[in-house]
Amino acid sequence: MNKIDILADGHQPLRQSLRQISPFTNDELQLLAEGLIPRDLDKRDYFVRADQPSRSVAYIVSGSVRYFYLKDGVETTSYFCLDGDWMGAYTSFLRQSPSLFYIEALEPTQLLTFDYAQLQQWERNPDFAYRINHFFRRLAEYLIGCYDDRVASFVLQSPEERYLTLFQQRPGLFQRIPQQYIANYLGVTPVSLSRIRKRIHQ
Amino acid sequence: MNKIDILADGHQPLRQSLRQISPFTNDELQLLAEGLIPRDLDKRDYFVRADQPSRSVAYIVSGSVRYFYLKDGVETTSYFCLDGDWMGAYTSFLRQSPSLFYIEALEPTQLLTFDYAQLQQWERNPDFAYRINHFFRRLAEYLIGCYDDRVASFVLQSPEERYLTLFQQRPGLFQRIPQQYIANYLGVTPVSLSRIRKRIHQ
DNA sequence: CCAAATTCTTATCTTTTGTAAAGTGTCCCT
DNA sequence: AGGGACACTTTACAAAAGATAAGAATTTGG
Repeated sequence: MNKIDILADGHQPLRQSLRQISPFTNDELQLLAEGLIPRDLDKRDYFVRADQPSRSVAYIVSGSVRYFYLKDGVETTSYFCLDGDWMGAYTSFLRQSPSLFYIEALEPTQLLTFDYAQLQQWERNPDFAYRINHFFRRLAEYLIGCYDDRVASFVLQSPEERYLTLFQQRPGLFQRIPQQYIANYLGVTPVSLSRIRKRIHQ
Repeated sequence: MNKIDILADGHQPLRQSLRQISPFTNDELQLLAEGLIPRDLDKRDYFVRADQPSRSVAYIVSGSVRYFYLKDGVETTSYFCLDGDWMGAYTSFLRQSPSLFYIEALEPTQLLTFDYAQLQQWERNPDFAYRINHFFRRLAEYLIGCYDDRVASFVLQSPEERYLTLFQQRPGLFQRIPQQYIANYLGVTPVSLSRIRKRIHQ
């Protein structure tokens, strides 16, 4: 297993991401890095499978993934993560309970991961437990802000408004992610999204 | 200001709620209780106002509230909390940033509240900081599970399916909360919810 | 107990969405 | 160059939902 030198230049975005969430010291970052395992996914590889507990959480160094549910033989995409994001089936991971969805690589993807046993080990380290608690508290609180926006968009906006908002906030998505998946994400069918786009970009 | 004896019988549901989230000792519970302030809301009183930072978080001893957005002069309800729930404009409270929505009592409501200064005081207490961090971590993680379900219902289900799910999981809501608010919560108009109900309960 | 206010239902009309199927375009591979 | 997989668009039709308004039903407050 390769050791990660998290303080090296190549990991500046990761360091920044971590410190944006909680004020890690250099020593703490190094401790964290010793538990990170690099992992590569080919396009279409699964990172998490439905009905199985999620074993690890990952930072996306490069690439992208989609979250999707499988119901009555139909895949329905609910979320995306891109490089620089932390991804995981959070609830499944924390409870070590079966995941309700899959996470699949949309392209070749490089990850830095840590698993549940590693998390427990960090939590048992008295010099590190406080920081880890704080980190996961902040991470969860950040995610709540994201979910707040997402739920509000469903309650408050029409599909057309949701599309416009997404298009303004993350125009790059449309160059990178198949439109059928974006349609699912917005809560409409691909056909409907195509009509919305025609209506707007006329 | 009345002191709360959190270990008294009347607060058993609160104790249970707290301990379900994090393993508080009796001493920790007492410390927490000393920061709790009782507050009563009349029907239609606001607990949080949009555009203002949320000053406190509350445990609902009795009563109920709705969360709603005000957009173009129209109120749109996005959530409810009932007795036994913890309520608050979480993101606004934690960042002390303007809330995006209102929280309004649907009936006369009794609360136990604590404010942001109190939270900071708890965090500065070295004997209590760890527990508080853990409590808020678990609370945030619990909320993420709730949001997960809610987002999945929008992406995965039709309005009719959302109604059926809610009706099965919380049939009591319909005896307690105006139907127009439930319609907003489900992401449809009140008229549409009325039609869905007619279609189903024929 | 009645009048006012609120809430729910119903009806009509318009717009949007879902479904299914066919058509277009692109990219990749041998 | 040609086949095949995939993604996106288009079309046509049926079902559902939104807007609006008007009328029951219920609650609320004096």
